[in-house]
Amino acid sequence: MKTPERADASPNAKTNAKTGTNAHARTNAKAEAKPGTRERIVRATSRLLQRQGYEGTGIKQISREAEATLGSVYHFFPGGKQELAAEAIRHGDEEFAVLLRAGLGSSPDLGEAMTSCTRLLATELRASDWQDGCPITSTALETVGRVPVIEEAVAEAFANWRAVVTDRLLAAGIGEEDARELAGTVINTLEGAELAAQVARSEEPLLVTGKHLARLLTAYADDRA
Amino acid sequence: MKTPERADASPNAKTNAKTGTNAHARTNAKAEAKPGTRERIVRATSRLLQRQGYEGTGIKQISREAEATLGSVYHFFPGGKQELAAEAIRHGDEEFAVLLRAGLGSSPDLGEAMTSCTRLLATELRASDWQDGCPITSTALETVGRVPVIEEAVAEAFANWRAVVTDRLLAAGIGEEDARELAGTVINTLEGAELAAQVARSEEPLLVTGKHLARLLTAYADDRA
DNA sequence: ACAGGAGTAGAACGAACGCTCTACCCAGAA
DNA sequence: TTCTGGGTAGAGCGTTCGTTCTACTCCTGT
Repeated sequence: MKTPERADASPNAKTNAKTGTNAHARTNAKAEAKPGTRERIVRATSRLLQRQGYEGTGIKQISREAEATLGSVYHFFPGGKQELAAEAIRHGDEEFAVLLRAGLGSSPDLGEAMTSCTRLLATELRASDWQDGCPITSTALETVGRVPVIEEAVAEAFANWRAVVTDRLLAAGIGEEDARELAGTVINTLEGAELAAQVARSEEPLLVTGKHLARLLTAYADDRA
Repeated sequence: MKTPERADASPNAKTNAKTGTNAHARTNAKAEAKPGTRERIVRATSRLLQRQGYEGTGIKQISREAEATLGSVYHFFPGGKQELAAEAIRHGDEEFAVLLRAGLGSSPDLGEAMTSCTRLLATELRASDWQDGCPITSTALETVGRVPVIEEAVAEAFANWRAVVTDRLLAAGIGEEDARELAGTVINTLEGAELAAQVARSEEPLLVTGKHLARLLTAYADDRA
């Protein structure tokens, strides 16, 4: 009912590899029309997993939200819910990495970069009425030790984020091993602070934690100097 | 089938308020026989929520695991799944608080107390094959902003844990406001580190994070001295 | 003109969901 | 004895779950 598609018309762009399935994925840059079906499905899944977790999100809800049909979902993701979730995790991975890079790159001073990173997270979280925390935590926790495809995507995301932070710490002159260890702690702490902020419906946990992280990092940076 | 109960016999102990429902709760200290039905249900729910989250856990699975019948579950928790989950969260709250107190009280030196706390968490996590992380995180994330009864229990748990840490920091001579703020960060960080350890199936994130927390705390403690 | 593949559409499957309901058991009060 | 009511027992309600399946509409290549 309602024939929702059919009006975008840009039938080219065959240069798409990257994801396993045979996606057309319409790299449609003109007039910023509705993205291709596959892309819409992934985005909707990512947002729903972020807000309701893996078990709390149904395929039918996804297809409704993405304005795609069930047939399309299984066409693009024959591996079903698990494959779809794994792909959505990869989407959220990159999304969060962008945020992280933006925050950490905002100042040459390491401490300031850290606090403005938490400020950025806090602002986004508030803007979503405390709904959109880390895009993968909930799914990660629900599936740990039980859905290998998803676990793998989650582990990759964490490694990716740690790498982003590590780079910033190395640039600040922190030694390699310290930088790697600290990067892990930074990610873990941000994760925990975001959860706390959601529960408390307040920016405070994120901001306070940012302050403490800044102090910790500068302590290590000063050791070097 | 199997008539699982019927052999404990201690039909008194009416002095039970605390929880809303009309619990008998059999304060059964002799022979440590199987706990009362209500207690078994709460414990099973707590463990299942910890491992599979809220949406991933069914009432029937709970009643099976608790060796109770569906009738018993709804007898003790007429509020259904939500009430049951809230009670299970309170159970996990106290469970985790005990762990926290044990770790933090294990040494007069603040830094050592902190690291032995993460060591304790790491050991327990490994012992459960990386399954039993924080008993409430998963449920908290899935229900945030959508199930007020549970949100409330979660918020109480967090406040409870923060209070435990705050006490320890005050005892170490840290000023009141710093202590309160740091306690929040400590809890957040432990939360994040436990998640990371589960995902990585390794004690390392917890231990490294413990080291960093110890350094942060002693830095604040030394400021005072 | 027409074959064929990509993608859309949604009915239908068996299983599981949360929850309601009635029936029953049995210890203590009368 | 009979009565009462807390607790046990599980069939069954309507709904939704993830998935499968067939039918259909386009577009493109020949």
